[in-house]
Amino acid sequence: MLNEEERLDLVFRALADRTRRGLVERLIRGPASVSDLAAPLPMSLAAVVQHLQVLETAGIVRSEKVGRVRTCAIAPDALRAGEGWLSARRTGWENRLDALGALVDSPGRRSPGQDTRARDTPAREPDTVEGTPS
Amino acid sequence: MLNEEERLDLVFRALADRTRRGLVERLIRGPASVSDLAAPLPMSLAAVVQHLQVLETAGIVRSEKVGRVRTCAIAPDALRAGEGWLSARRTGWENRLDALGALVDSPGRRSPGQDTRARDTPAREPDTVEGTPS
DNA sequence: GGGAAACTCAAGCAATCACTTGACCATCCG
DNA sequence: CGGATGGTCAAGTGATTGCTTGAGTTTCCC
Repeated sequence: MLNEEERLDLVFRALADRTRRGLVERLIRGPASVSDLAAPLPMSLAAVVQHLQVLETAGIVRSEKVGRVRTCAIAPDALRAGEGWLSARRTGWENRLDALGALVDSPGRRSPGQDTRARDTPAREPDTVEGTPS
Repeated sequence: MLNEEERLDLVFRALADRTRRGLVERLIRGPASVSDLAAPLPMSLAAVVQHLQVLETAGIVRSEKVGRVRTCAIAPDALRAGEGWLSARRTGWENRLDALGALVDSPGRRSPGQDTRARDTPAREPDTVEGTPS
């Protein structure tokens, strides 16, 4: 089986390619055969099949062969996994910034020595790289 | 500069590696020097620097050198870009399914002969592939 | 000044990637 | 049947990745 980290490896790796993102966008609109997916692309059918295998291994696409036609469709759980990872990190970062902002906005009556930060970790923090988001 | 597709290439590729995702998770908790980031990792400092360069090129991390220390921090815009792409595709897929479900739930007076089972059969769906066949 | 800390740079190497081509197999249809 | 359609498989190729080592460079501190 594959644990969560391996799954994220596969999902992000699969999406790190324009052709594969294009296949996903096409499949969002509905299922399609391999040939249909390959038709507008400037590469061989075999190459498209390989891209589809990457997407299928990542769990982003599932496919089923009926007769001689393989029909592919989106399986959105893997996309949700990637989205969830990103969302959690972004909110984690925002929460940390909020906490920092609260410290600055309401200093309360703190000791004038301003040592609200960690005591035994190397105290390098907000002042250096916390500029305006570019 | 870099267009949106190139940016997504870089963001997803940067996140498609466990070590780099680990660096992101560490930096979510606050800025850190290169040496601090490298200390718990089972690889050389130079390797960690290379990972950080990948993250910085993707816009996920920014860094600033002060004295001999380079301090790294999260720059969350790139994470938001990746999250936005995933979110848009997932909702696109869900909307399409909803539309399909509405068709099934309120059949109205469909033309006879074609039943709702058409959704499950490999019969391809509303649109065919667009784009200019070469 | 001198040594250590914290990178920085370049070269090299094995593995993986994104393709290609060519041969092959299965299915449909006239 | 026989040919076209749709796909599969394997091998090969050039580029990129993830890492190493070793040799600098800059800054800090005694």
